[in-house]
Amino acid sequence: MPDPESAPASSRRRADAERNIAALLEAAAAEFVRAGVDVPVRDVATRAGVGVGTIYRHFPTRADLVIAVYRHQIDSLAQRGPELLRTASSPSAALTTWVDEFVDFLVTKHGLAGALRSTDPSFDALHTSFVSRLVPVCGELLAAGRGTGELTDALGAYELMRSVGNLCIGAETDERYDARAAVAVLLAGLRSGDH
Amino acid sequence: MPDPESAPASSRRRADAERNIAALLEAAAAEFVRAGVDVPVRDVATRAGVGVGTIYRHFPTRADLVIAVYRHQIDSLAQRGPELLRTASSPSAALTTWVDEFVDFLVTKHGLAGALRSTDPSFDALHTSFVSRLVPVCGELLAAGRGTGELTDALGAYELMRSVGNLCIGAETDERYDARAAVAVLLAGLRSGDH
DNA sequence: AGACCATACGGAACACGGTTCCGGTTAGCA
DNA sequence: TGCTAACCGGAACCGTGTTCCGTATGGTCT
Repeated sequence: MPDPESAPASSRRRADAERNIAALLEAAAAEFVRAGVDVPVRDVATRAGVGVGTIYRHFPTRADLVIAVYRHQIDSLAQRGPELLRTASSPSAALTTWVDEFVDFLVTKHGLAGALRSTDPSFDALHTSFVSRLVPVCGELLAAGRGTGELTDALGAYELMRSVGNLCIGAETDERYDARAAVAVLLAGLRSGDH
Repeated sequence: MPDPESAPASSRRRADAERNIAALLEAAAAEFVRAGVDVPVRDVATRAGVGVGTIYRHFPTRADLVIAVYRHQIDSLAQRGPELLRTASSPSAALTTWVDEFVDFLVTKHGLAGALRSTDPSFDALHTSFVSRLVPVCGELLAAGRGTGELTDALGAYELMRSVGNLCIGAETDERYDARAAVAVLLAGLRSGDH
């Protein structure tokens, strides 16, 4: 994996490659909004004004492209965790706010939640990227909540993240379904000692 | 839609068509467990010993085939609802048992839950079929539970079914994730007045 | 400046699965 | 037995992911 977005490594990369990577990230972001993360590779290539081969060189799998496009948002979400733990009125409130922000992120990206759950092996990278970045943060919030007795240990951090991600699938295309409400109930279940 | 499974209409159908439909249902059921509901159409046709054209004539969309294969199980699940309401110790207990049985059904069918959430328009039929059959039953259980004050109205019947279905996506391929546990927490959230 | 080459580019070509279409076949009936 | 509507099979077509390779070029060294 070429890790095409980190600037430091750019010293070893040709200027035209640098330009193309930037153009691809911009084009991909736009196409993701327009047609979802499942948009045909050719469409992204066309918008960026490059050939399909160029995409595959820099982003061997579609997941690499998705990760690169959203890495900044994932990073800032990861940073929000500890921050909320300090500022919120309780660990449980911090978790609620943090999860809400994650839900907002997912439901505004067409098909992102679904892609996270794709059985297509090429999406494993996407999955593990999100997981490795966010699960530890979620774990801290959960642990804090358990420490104060607010939260049960019915779900681990990984399971909670997966549950929330799953609940967001298809939320943007079904007006009868409110992912936020479902997630709220899930968190209520985590708060009640009842099982 | 030809409704190819109901015996009554068979009087208007040729015997060879009847045989092929039976062979297709059997082949599809076998292929679904072998390779999931996303198995290539050609594979089902090959196992049934028919051409692909024959599949498309009787089952215009993949969803029609999936519905036909699982209709019996959906029907018996729908019947279980009122039954449980009579025999269980409380409406809330009835809902829990019923939902658990639904979860069992979904997680043992490779990819079925995912197919239910596919954005592919050809799966709309699958979705509406499940919904029209099971949502009313779920609604009865929910209403009964609200009547006794056990359950909140944070989620409607449709939303609950969707949430449960979503939580089951990918459960069979990820040993770190327990869909049953997640669903249990969701139901706990429905029981607690807390939101 | 000129030349060299590793790097990068573009898009044709291939793979694969869904879907359509139509010439041939056959069940059911008179 | 012969007729016809219903049905069959699979070739062909299309869209999309993925690979491959001949060509172009940025960077560097002389």
